[in-house]
Amino acid sequence: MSVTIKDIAKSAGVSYSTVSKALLNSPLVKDDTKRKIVAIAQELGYQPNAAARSLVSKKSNTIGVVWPNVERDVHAALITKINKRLEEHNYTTLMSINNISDAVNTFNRFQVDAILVFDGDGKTDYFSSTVPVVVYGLAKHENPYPVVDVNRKFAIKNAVHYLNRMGHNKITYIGDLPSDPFQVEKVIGFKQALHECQIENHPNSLISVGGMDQYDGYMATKKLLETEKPTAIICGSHDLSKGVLRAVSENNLKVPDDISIISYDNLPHKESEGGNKPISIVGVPLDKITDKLTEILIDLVNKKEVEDSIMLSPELNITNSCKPINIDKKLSL
Amino acid sequence: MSVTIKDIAKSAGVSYSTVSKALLNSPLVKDDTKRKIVAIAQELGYQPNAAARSLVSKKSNTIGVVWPNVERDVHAALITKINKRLEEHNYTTLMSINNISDAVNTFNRFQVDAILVFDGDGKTDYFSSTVPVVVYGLAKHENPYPVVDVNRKFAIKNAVHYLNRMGHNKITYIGDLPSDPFQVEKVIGFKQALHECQIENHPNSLISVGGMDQYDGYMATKKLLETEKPTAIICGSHDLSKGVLRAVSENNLKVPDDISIISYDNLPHKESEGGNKPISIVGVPLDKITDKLTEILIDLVNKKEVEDSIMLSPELNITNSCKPINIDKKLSL
DNA sequence: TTGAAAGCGGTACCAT
DNA sequence: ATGGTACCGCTTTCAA
Repeated sequence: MSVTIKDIAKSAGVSYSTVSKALLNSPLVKDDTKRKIVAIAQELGYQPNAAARSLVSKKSNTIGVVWPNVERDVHAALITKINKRLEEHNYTTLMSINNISDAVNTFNRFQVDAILVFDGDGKTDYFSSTVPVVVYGLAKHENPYPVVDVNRKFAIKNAVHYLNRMGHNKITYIGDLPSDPFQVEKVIGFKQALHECQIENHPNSLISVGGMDQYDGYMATKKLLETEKPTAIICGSHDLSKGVLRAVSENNLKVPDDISIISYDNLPHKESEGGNKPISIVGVPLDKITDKLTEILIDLVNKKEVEDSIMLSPELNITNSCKPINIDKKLSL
Repeated sequence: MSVTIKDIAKSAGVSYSTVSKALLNSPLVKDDTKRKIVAIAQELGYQPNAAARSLVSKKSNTIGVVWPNVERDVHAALITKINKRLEEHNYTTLMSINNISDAVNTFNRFQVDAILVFDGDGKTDYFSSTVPVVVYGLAKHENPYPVVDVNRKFAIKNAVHYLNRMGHNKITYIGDLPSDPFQVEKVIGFKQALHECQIENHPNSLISVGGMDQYDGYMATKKLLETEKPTAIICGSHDLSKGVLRAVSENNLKVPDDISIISYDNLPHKESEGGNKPISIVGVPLDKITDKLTEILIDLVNKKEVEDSIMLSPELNITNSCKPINIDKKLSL
């Protein structure tokens, strides 16, 4: 059995309520005694029993994160950051990869202070929780918990409008078309924007990839460039864009002189990756997402009111991967 | 506040100890009473308080999994499986992505019944736990906890010997050379096997990749085939091999007629991926790993003795991606 | 078959 | 400044 405050009390020759106070650094205990007690606790390898503590204090200082599909690593970076932010607020993060409803039940039993649910596919079943919950996922939810979402449609629209203002009117979107609702949003945004900009469709307006890997972006672009070269490409994701860049360079095209590229992304591209310069991206920066989520979790714990549904707006982060269309060239088309 | 057994007791008109027994399906309670109590519990949405329960029973029926680097998804499939297996044994899995020592402390406070540590980089710091621990990682550890490891060196050796018996003596290993200890093991195995088989080095015996993605395998193989074609390739990982296959097919080489391929892997390749037939693999099957880990965790919970260090042996899973070298061709070399 | 009561390891209040 | 004690929600004797 592990060490309890009573063991410490015995060893220190004080009552166990004094030990409790000392360990909580209460001003009601003489510094001298405090030091002695802390030393003994250290030596004995004392770890406060979370069960006992949360039983009486009705607080566990723990946040539960539900992440039903670990294999989809889109959320890994998010979770890592949130974990760090919560740590700064003295909260411990516990994760579950069970289905949402089981995971939420587990966290309820463990009396976590709040729960963050990653809704991977936008098709969350109904679940109920006595502990406050926030969902990161699709905003259109029937469930009664606040949702944080990211405006993917608007992001892609932004990209198109930006390119259009620079004179581009032959733009290709490379992404996963018939996939989950998240990808669908991007495609819708693309189509709407084309319409708004009165850009005509060309045969390669939309290129569908087989998967979301770098590799898929590479193959799709290779094929695209065999037939027809757009003046600009918008990529549906970070990974895809890496492959796109590679294929473009293999075709001896220079970015941005021969072709402009914008990628949907939440993480800035690192200089090192693929030896390429960073490329222009549009999306909600990761920090914006994690900060919002952390803020809401803390608010929930403190029983503050939080908004029902929050749609985070994307930012357009332009580097040197886009260029106005040359007027002469444009006229000659 | 959430529902407690006292609420149920009041509503059912019985003592709360009866409720406790009823909910645990004790034979000491009349079936009639039991049914009534269970019904009321249901209706009230009762969730047993894990803190209170584990405080008295000194069991939480929970296993803690420490996974310090979520961003490296090598372990995702493992964790998903283990989670499922433990569920079958009525254990709940809780994960932490903190550093090992903090995570272990958290789980100690929460009184989990056992802890599984994924040692991502083979450089685990010292940590101590009052709760039993098993580590999945490098076998050569100074820490006092049982370790499960996978014999990567032997796996690659197996592959080389197998190919050699089929007449191959110009074999290329494509993998990450100066990387973590796990990759190093494979390279060592390769070199030792070459020596044992008295195969001479050729300039492209070892090809180093920049990363461990499909893409890296593709690029490395492309470059390799520009210069010199081995009769067989051994790939260091699942992802790499996907790229290797692609590059090989682009060079109009047929597997296994023109070139033999074996990949290190724990998961069999799916037929669908890349439209290729499954390729021969060598490694410890995923199920073997998860079964062992689950078994040890359950043993630890039940205070059975477990071995200090377990090295799982790889299996060679041959499909149609390897072929004996044509004798004529071999003689003509 | 049911109820009463002790106690798990802490916190927090009241008394000393 | 320290000690005594009630109590958090539950399991588990023991008595009725």
